Amino acid sequence: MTISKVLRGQADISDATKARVLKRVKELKYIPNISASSLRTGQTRTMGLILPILGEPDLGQVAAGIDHALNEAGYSLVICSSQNDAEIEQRQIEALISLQMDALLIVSTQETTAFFKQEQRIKRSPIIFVDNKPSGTVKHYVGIHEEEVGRVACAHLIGCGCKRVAYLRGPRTVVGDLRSSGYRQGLSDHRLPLLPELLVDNTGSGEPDYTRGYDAMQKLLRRRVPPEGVMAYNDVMAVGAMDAARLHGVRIPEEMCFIGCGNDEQACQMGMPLSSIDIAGQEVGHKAGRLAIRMVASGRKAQTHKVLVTPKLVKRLSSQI
Amino acid sequence: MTISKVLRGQADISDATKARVLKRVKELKYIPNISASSLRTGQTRTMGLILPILGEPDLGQVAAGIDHALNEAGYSLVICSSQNDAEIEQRQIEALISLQMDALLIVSTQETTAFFKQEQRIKRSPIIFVDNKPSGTVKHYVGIHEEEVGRVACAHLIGCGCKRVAYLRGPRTVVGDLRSSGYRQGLSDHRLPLLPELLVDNTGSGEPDYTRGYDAMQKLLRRRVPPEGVMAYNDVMAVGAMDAARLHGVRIPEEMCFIGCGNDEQACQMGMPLSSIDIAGQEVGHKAGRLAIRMVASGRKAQTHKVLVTPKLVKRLSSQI
DNA sequence: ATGAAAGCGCTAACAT
DNA sequence: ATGTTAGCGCTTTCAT
Repeated sequence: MTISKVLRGQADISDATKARVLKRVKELKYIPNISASSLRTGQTRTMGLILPILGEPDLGQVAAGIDHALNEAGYSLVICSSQNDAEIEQRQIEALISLQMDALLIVSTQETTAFFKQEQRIKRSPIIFVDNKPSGTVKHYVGIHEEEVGRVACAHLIGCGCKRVAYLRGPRTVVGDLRSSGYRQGLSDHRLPLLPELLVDNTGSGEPDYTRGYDAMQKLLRRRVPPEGVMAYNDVMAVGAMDAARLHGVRIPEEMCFIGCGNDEQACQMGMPLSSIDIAGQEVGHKAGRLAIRMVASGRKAQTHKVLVTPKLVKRLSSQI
Repeated sequence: MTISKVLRGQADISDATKARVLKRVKELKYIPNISASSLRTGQTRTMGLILPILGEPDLGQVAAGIDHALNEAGYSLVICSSQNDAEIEQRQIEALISLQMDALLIVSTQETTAFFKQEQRIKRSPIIFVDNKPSGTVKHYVGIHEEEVGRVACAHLIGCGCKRVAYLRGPRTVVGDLRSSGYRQGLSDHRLPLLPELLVDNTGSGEPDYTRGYDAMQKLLRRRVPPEGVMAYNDVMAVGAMDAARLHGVRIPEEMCFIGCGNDEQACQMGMPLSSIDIAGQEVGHKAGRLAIRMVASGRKAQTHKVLVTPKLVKRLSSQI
């Protein structure tokens, strides 16, 4: 059909017919059938993203970043959820391949990559891991520099004059370990000793939430010499810690500085404005999207790509010097 | 092909060949091409959901509910975002139709339905509005009974013995107005007068956040007779209000009861466990998903469907009698 | 500048 | 119980 050519903007059509076609297309509210098109071209100009959970603000940022990057290049994004379940993740991968997505982006819930080794070959669709790298070798990965997260937070508190910096650790995951190791680096960068009593590990307590931060802080306050700076795995824990400190009569930030992580809009504005490390979800997503596009454009000839985004310090009242 | 029949579970295949085919399918990691299939059958067994924003916990619940309902019936769900923009919403609708989704579910950002009037006819794909009904006539809608939200919260506080119940109003949207009107109903149900001074309207202040709740509460505390119960548009506002009250020396719940709305896990566990109205996002989503399935199964012969889900009261310490 | 023919992967209907 | 034929809506190639 001539119509197909017009719609794809081929040159060899007279302006007259072009206008005539477009007019009729509008009238009929014609919407092309991508399925049919993909059957011929092998392209849908749509990519799929799998998230471990929906409604998580951080992941929402990542998704938004990917979306922007794709839209800029004329691609669309569709999202689905693995519900934090490896088996469902697997099913979703197949569903998206089945829908002929040009590329897959995954915030994986898997711990190892064994599973994917075989998967990658399934189709020429590139798979890009985002935000959460399963331990093991992975072809394409874009995420945050998690160690840097801990290092920057620690350096900031030290810069605020804190000699004794405490860390309220998060869960025993890859991310948790990296941030914790960044904390240690931050200390040694400034030739400060790592005091075991200041590294509060709340294992077993489950989620890194308000209560966990609160309890951890109480533990710290019982020491003979309290810390001068406190950093937490995430913002909610930091808020819990601040509340515990304030109830204990500690003045913030004069006597004690705090910094969280995640730059959660809500948590950072609860009474005491909380300094935080911005995880730059948007940027991670955008870079991942760009990579995916390059991948399909180059016919996958690119080898291996790893991108680490640098986190950003956001200063607020809780650590004002 | 015989293979096609095996994969679709047709009966007229011997167990021997069936097994042989399935084995080879596994080996080759064959994944069927839904695009091609849909071209023939007109079905993808996939539905599309458009959300105004990604990473919003409430909407995540709704999406999860839809997902469950669809999976139960062997359908898949893909999600995309309208970024709260009517034009993008329009583009996403077309993108999803283009992908041959069997039905569309939309948490719309539109205020009126004029826009959709034409749209509905575009294809036989049913469109179901979820959670947020644009004012005007809409064919299929599933959402929460927003007036009931306000009524139940109000009734609960009155049940706690509060004679003077204050309401910290939300934004001037359809939802905000309905909840507020529910508050009024709750009062009149119990033959209590509506005291204008207890209905705190914080127009202009922007988002219904912590600060807004805090400020609104301070306003209330300056009155000669303070309220005995306080309900807020959402949980964060309630938390802000509780903090303001506590800083003012008010004991919760002995002297003043509080209830929020949304049953936000995080906000409800910040120090003082906050009673809340659960918006039942999961259930709304599930019902919407069920409706969508019925829609496509019945070949759209169903006329008009409106479902209102009843919100649920969650009692916590902030309103313990 | 326009259109006719063929085929992408699949399945409904019909042989065998 | 298995295989054959035709066609879904589109695009690529090749006439005209």
